[in-house]
Amino acid sequence: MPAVLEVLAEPHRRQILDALRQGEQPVGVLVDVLGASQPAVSKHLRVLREAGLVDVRPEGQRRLYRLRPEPLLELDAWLEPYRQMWRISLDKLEGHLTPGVPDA
Amino acid sequence: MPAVLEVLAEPHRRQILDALRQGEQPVGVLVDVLGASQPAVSKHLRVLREAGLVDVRPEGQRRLYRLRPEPLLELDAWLEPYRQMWRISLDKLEGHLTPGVPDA
DNA sequence: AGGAAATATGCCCTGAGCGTTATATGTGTG
DNA sequence: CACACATATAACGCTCAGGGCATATTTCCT
Repeated sequence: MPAVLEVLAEPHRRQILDALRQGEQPVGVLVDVLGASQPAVSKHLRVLREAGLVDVRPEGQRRLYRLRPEPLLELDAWLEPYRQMWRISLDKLEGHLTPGVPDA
Repeated sequence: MPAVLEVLAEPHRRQILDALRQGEQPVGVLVDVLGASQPAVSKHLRVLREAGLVDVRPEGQRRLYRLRPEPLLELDAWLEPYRQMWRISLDKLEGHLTPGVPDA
């Protein structure tokens, strides 16, 4: 389900998201930040956009990219069952003080 | 930094983690669950293990794999700055409706 | 209109990841 | 000890993602 994970697997793309936390950025700035070629960055932005992780807005001859929350919220949701597990595990540890509870 | 994301990009690996939420499982069971070949599963388990996402314990001729929380906690931590962003955004939205009410 | 700046796209090439088959390793059982 | 079961590893092939270069496209400026 989370195609987000496949998109986030790429370090450069994470760098882009990271940079966009500062707010909207034109492609040029991202190129500088990443130290990658402009076409490379544009391609990553395409992927990010198609995954819904970023949004574009034309401003003159530049295109301003900004973050979009939804996919990351989805990822957050994907993590939830695991969080519950750890929580239970931690509870068990604390419960160690109270005896007589073997684990399954 | 989160090599976790690269590991989680693989659907089969996510399936494995998913299956391990039920508790320790031997390789054979995972093979059945995934419907993949045994060597394929073993290789994925290797990757998961080297990423610290699972742990092994020999039990007779089987090897029982179980989840390990740390890498997912790391991922959770990676999400944190983004969560803050959305929280701020949401606060702004709410602030429009009911002004002057900060939440705990 | 012509030219420069900003960005996107197409094409090719390389490398890495995943799968499959065959085989090695290890571990119980008779 | 010989053999079956469970898992790991090796070797190979294939596909695809990511990078580079050249080029198309849009927009701004004069």
